[in-house]
Amino acid sequence: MSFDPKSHLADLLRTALASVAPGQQIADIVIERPRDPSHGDFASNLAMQLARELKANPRQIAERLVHELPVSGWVDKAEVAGAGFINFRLAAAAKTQVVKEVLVRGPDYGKRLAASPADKRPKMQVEFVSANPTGPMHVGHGRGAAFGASLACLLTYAGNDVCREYYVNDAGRQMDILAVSTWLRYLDLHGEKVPFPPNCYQGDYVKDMAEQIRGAHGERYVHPAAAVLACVPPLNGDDGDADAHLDGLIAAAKDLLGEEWHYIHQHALSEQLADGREDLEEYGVHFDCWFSERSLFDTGMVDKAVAELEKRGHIYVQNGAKWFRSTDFGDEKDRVVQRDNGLYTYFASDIAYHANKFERGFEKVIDVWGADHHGYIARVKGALKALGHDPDRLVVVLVQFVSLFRNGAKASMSTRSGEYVTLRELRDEVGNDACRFFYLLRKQDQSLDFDLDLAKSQSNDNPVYYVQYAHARVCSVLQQWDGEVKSLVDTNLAPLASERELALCARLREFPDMIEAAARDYAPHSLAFYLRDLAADFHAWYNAERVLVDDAAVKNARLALAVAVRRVIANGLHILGVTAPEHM
RNA sequence: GCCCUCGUAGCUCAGUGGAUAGAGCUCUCCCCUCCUAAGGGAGAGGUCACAGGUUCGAUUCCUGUCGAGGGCGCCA
Repeated sequence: MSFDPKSHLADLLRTALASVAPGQQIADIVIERPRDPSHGDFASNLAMQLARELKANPRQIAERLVHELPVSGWVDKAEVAGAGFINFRLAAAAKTQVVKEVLVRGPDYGKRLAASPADKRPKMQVEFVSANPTGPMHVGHGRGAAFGASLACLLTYAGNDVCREYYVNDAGRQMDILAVSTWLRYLDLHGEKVPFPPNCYQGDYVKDMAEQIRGAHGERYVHPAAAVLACVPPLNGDDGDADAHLDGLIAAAKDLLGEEWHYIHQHALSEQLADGREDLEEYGVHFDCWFSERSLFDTGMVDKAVAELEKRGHIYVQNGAKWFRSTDFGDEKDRVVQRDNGLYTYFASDIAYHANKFERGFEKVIDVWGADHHGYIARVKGALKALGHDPDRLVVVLVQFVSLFRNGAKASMSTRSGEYVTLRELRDEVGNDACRFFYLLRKQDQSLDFDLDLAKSQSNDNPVYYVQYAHARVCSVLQQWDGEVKSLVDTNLAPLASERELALCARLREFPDMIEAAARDYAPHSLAFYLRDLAADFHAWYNAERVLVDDAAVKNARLALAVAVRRVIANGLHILGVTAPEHM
């Protein structure tokens, strides 16, 4: 029962081509939807594509193709127009048929159908958010989360087997800084006054963790302030000293606490990780896998990756450090993988991590990174190539920054100081739905100005409500109709004949193509814009024509169309992680 | 300096190797005795930054210029 106008028209043209120019090869017959409705429902530029090879006027080729076109019940008319376009007008039944298809497939409408049972779904991975577990998620993570979650869902609809992964940076210096920050706050609670360095984590959540530890373990981890500061370089003005001071504090903490350091470290880690995870869950963002950076070290994968690079001759030693010759792979300078003190850099574990992703059998790996990481793409891809992997199987998508605007003014944010708006605060203020939708109202590679006042407003200016309202309106009509929705599948759709009704059908027909294109381009924002357009078509129709009319045939056909619109809006909002309310 | 992204209506932004480049906001006018007016209709608003090139055809692809923003650690 499924009817795909594009492939049908392409088949007709292919047959015609075989008569007009026997043996002529054409890679792909393009059928597109013209912008201008007066150009028909679908159009092909086939004649123009062939003009050069056939050495003929495109219009003449088009005339011959139209002449040889097989008769089809779905097509009312095919005509030559413009520079050589072939414009097709479909029979009304071909246009309205989509309503039935939507009703039959329901939640699966828009999902790619497997061409055959053997058609296998490519395994893909989308890694996103991956925020350091050193404090609450902020609004930047919120954008990455909204983007990544919707992208993963889109890719699933487009027929891929998608794994959502969060890379937990639980091994680096930042975690040590968080642990020592917590410990210093804890000491403070016990009257041991060690000045709290400016490059430690300032947020109140650190004090909260210190309180928890005191509550659970009393004075167990207390050491005198004098002992802590004994071997620590003093803190002066400039940055070099500040880092040395902090490193000294971390060393002192590890030394004084011994094995107990791991307790503080682990406590801070699991608290922040759990907090972030809960935040994301509430936000409707779920992960299939939480991958620990530390596990790469514990299982020897980092050693192995570096040894493999060494074996392949891509490592050299300089000033006591091991360098990866990434300039051989297009990077602008070589990069250190192991410092002279024997510690691996973040880059080293990243190499191991990405090698591991490919070893897990993903055909395509998508990394969603903050735009400030763009300098890392060349070196990571370079390392993959050096290890014998195909770097094109890694796709890095950069997500730009977010600025919050309130009353027309930019809300200031600075990271380390703890003066930033958290994702949780944003969600509390504007709600999850507006959050998710607003983040996707802009292409991901553009910086985003998030208008808090607009996101909060319950007015027709707010695009979230505009789309959700279309869904709620259909629900409201159905409630008043009080019939059996399932029965509408077999409705005769012939009464759907007005311009607005046919335009709405055409919009519903677009949905699967739009999903496919959005998945291909990693562009979930296209879906947000599509839904706005669909809602606009629906509202225009709804305003112009009543659904619940006396004529039963007309009423049922319109109900079927309304239900199909509701279905597509629901499917689309689902992919965006936005609810589809029945009442507003 | 090098690299990335961007330049489209007054504002915020979509879009495409194709025909007369779109939406929202703003402004003007209009539409509920009627399924939620959280809606709809009409109008106004453009040298797609500029210059070359590729092409049957460029706002779209390539190069350059100008302008805006961001990134460039043995940090993570």
